[in-house]
Amino acid sequence: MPHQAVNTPSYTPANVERDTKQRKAIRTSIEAAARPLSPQEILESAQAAVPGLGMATVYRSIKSLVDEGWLRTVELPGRPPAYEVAGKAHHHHFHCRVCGKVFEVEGCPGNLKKLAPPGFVVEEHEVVLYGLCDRCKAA
Amino acid sequence: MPHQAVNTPSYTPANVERDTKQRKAIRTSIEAAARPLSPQEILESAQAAVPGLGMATVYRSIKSLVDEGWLRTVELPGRPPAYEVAGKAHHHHFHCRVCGKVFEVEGCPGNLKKLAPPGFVVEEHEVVLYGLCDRCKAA
DNA sequence: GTCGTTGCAAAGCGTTTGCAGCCTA
DNA sequence: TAGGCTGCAAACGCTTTGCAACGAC
Repeated sequence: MPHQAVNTPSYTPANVERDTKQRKAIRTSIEAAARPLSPQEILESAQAAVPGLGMATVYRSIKSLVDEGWLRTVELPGRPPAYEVAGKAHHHHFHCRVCGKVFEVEGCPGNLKKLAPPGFVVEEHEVVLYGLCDRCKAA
Repeated sequence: MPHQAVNTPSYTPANVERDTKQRKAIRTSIEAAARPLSPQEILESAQAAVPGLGMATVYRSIKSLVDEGWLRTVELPGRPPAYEVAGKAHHHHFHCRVCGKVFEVEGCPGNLKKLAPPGFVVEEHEVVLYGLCDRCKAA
């Protein structure tokens, strides 16, 4: 079967994002975190690399990174949304009621589709655990 | 742990709180609904009985009813909080991505405590299903 | 009559947007 | 150099709070 080996496809998306120092700092901060970060946490972390960074830029970068599919929104009940790198294995979250931080938990209870009433179609689900993280439990 | 039966919870007026027509209308609206209501929905529903009712009163009433334990906050990801009468049997929620309404679902997957990392203490959990409700599926 | 409650409006808060200048590609 | 990107500040939508009048007890 023939393939395109000769000329590289000139596939150039209309809106390519520019790789500015602000966005690099934002991506680096999110990658470095072991847990989903809030916009405020992203701002503070990225300001270590780019002191003048403004919150508006953080929100705009988050939005474009989510649109690109690089970033995933983690909407947690009662808290502002947090963000984590997309493409991870299916997992859920643990929300510490003391320090407020969000942690990832592996696994999934399964059998969730059976809970829905007849006629309802389940497409996605979210499971959130609340309690004390190991650090707050010790304190 | 045993929980209260599902039938109508009785409202026990707190000693310090007055039972005004506004609060009666708000309680009645919440009791009449078959699903959790947002503050805006509560306002609109209660205004049928008390036309001059203001949003500030709705928020203040919600807060005191929650503090009393009569009302339960249902915090759903990506939406403003909704409220339902407390004391119902343990249940979870289904969020229709088309009409945006929230429905109650019976049952619980169980085994959730096992998902948490070692050293973490699970006190509560929430399960939210997303998809199409029966009405939106038909349409 | 007391004093908690109400409605209005202003203040908070987190998020979004308009704009002029900056800077990457 | 062009046009996307940034920082500032104002705009927004939702929730909370200050205040004087109201009304349940």
